[in-house]
Amino acid sequence: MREKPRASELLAWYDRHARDMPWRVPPGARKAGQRPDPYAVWLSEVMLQQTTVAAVRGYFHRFTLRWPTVSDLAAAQDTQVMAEWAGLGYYARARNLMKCARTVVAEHGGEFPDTREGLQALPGIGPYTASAIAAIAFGRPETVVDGNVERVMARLYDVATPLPTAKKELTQLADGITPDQRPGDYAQAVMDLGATICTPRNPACGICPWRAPCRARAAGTAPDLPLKLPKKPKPVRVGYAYVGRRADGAWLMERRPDSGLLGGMLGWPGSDWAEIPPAPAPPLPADWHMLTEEARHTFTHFHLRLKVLIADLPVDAAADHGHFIPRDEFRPSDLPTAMRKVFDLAHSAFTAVSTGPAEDR
DNA sequence: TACGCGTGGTG
DNA sequence: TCACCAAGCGT
Repeated sequence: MREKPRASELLAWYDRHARDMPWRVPPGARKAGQRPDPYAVWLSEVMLQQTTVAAVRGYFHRFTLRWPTVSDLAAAQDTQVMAEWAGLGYYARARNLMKCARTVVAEHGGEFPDTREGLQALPGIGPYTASAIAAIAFGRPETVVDGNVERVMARLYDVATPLPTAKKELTQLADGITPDQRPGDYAQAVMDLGATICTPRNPACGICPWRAPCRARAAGTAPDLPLKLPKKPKPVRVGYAYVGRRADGAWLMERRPDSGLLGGMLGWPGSDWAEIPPAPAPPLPADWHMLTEEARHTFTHFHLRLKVLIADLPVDAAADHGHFIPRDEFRPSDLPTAMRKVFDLAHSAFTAVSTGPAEDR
């Protein structure tokens, strides 16, 4: 083992192994003076919060194609943005995305602030994202601390304190390595190291550019770090979802309240979701038919089992809650995944009926 | 400080 | 099948 890890060692590795991403300026082009579009950096960083690169790529492509600038996004309709975000999860990010875009346009002339402090004052931009944008888009020497950095630092310095207690200590350790030169490339280099070499499981210590100064590698503790406090078990909640299809093909749906779980997203009418089975809650009287199979979905803090009921509704059906989405405006991809699973089951059941034996039609 | 907040990949 | 995990933020 050798003394202290140096940023230069990681930057040299990044020059050879940087991953190619649509929101990135590669290290060669960055040295030639090219800077990434702050809008693209912001959008990608928000999408990447607690989300994998693989999941983000397609969404980033569609968003930038549809809304090429922050002004375009600020002018978009809420429902369009929520529909485009559907499936990516953590929907408060999409609501804050619109708030942030509109603030940048209304209060900053359509240009993102170029300091960490200015950025962190915007909706949906916390300590990590503010530092990341400041470093990557504006070349500020800010220390970026995300899950990758925490893991890499915990291993480099063999920190046995469990997260989240260790966060402050790991931040200080990271701050001691952050360079004044190429802070943006350095931030992305640590992410790439954490994603490809210093991975949560089975780290590839043998080919790590920081293998020499890594204390956990010397101690043999790298695969076990960072330690984390045990998590609470997830309870099972149950509920009812009602998929009503009108004779003209329109679907009865609800826009969920703007805050809370799946806030602002489309959903099927139904009961509460609770550990003690709630009462059925049909949105209108009809010949509801319960499917044999339940829709199962796991959220951050509970497992959900939804009993799905379907019904054919007359063209003049009227519901107290919700509204009908015309057949040609309904896209399953606009729904959050839990609701799309419900639709998939219902759609199969509707299809099975309509293609069944002739005497059933 | 602790919790609420999604989803898809992985071993 | 299932727990764990991924570029956190807001309250």
